[in-house]
Amino acid sequence: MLDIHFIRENADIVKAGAEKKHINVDIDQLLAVDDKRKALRFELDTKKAEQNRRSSEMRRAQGAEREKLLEAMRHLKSGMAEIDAALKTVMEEWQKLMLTVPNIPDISVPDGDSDADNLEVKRWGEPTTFAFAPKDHVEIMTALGIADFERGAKVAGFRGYFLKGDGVLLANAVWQLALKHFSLKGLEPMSVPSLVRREAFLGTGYLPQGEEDLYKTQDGEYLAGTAEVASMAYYMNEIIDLSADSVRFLSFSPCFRREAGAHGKDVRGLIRVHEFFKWEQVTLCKAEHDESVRLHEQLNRNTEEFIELLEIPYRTVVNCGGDLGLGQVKKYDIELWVPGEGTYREISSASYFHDFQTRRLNIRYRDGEGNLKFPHSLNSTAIPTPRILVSIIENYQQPDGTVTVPKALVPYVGKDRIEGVR
RNA sequence: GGAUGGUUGGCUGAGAGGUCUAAAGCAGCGGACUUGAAAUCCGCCGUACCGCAAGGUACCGCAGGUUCGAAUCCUGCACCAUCCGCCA
Repeated sequence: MLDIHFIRENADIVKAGAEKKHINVDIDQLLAVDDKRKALRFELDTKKAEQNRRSSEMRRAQGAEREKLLEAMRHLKSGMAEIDAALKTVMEEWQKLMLTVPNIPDISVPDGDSDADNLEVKRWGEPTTFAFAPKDHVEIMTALGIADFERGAKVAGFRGYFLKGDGVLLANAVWQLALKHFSLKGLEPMSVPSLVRREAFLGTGYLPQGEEDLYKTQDGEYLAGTAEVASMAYYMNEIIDLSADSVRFLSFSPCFRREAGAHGKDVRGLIRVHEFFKWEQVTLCKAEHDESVRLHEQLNRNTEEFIELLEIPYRTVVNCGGDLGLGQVKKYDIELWVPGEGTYREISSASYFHDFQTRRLNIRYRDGEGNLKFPHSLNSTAIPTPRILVSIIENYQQPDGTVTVPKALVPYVGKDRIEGVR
């Protein structure tokens, strides 16, 4: 959510930002509604002031004087009820509109419609070459008996999967290496709920838009698609202390995604599944743009370093305007080389939001002068499983169908080669 | 699923229809005293909105209601705590 004062004073910037994100929003209508809100508010405040004044006179009034005052108060009250009702209607519309106003993308964000227009800013390593025809991860893992997609579909439905044997070892090894790597970067590990109340989704900007992407329970909670939701809501409605340092969480949770509208996409394998696990970096810092930018680079770099530990070729892109969410100011995606498809596939997203989320969540801190402010928030994928297995398996496959374990994972897997149960 | 109690400012906590402009304490800020600190004493100290200002309005979990007037009474809901039942 943006500050209404900011929107009023910078309507052109807000409009241009929405346009860059290809998001439809009627700022002029919002401003018209806000004018009405202010007028009604003032009218009501004036009447209430009168009511308060007369009410205190009432205490001392006696007899006929009292009757006269009572009569006047009744008149006043009937007028107030109408204004009150009008204000309520206007406020509902106002709130609805305010929730749809997107945050303004940074000037360094390129123009574009979709992920096809994202701009490559870095490339690490060369696409893996093979002296044989490489297979995709579905084929390799199935042959090795470390994943079962057929029974996954039988039991869990479309996009269901089982990991087995060394597939589980590998996933577990990634978690452990991630815990170590990101903890050393100064993040505090946290295990967070996935079953989360609606407020937290509104606060992080996943609702009210995006309802169809979420699973919902019969009790009204939603299943979170990322640990960001619970981690950000951790300090909801609180005043936090940022005087010494920023808040940095390394959050682990199961993640659930309906993938509504993605039915034709990535129908095979572990790229796009309904449930998976993820380590996520979540940060709250002082409301300073430079600090947001510095931490954004840092969070993204943490993940790049992790991928470098696994020695998998990757590239980093800066997302174009059309590929940014409602609250994001700027976003980097890290994409890993996937030999089976001969392309780079997204593994990570690092975004910053300024105070867009903390306003919605009502998280504040006191600055050096003791004033309350909304902090800035950022988040970035640390590493998701099992999607990371796709790139490990395909890049490390051997001609005989086995898979070499990346050096950094060997201590956690307990062996340097996965031979399966053939 | 059932029962009871609770939700007040950064924290603890009073408050039972008009003086609540929310007591008091703690924490915080400023000052006095002190070589400095501690202790002590004095003063200040919630948030948001409207307004150039003076000032005004709202907020005591949330939403309604009663009343001329609600932190206070009534209704519904949410959340927290404890107990019972059920399950693990």
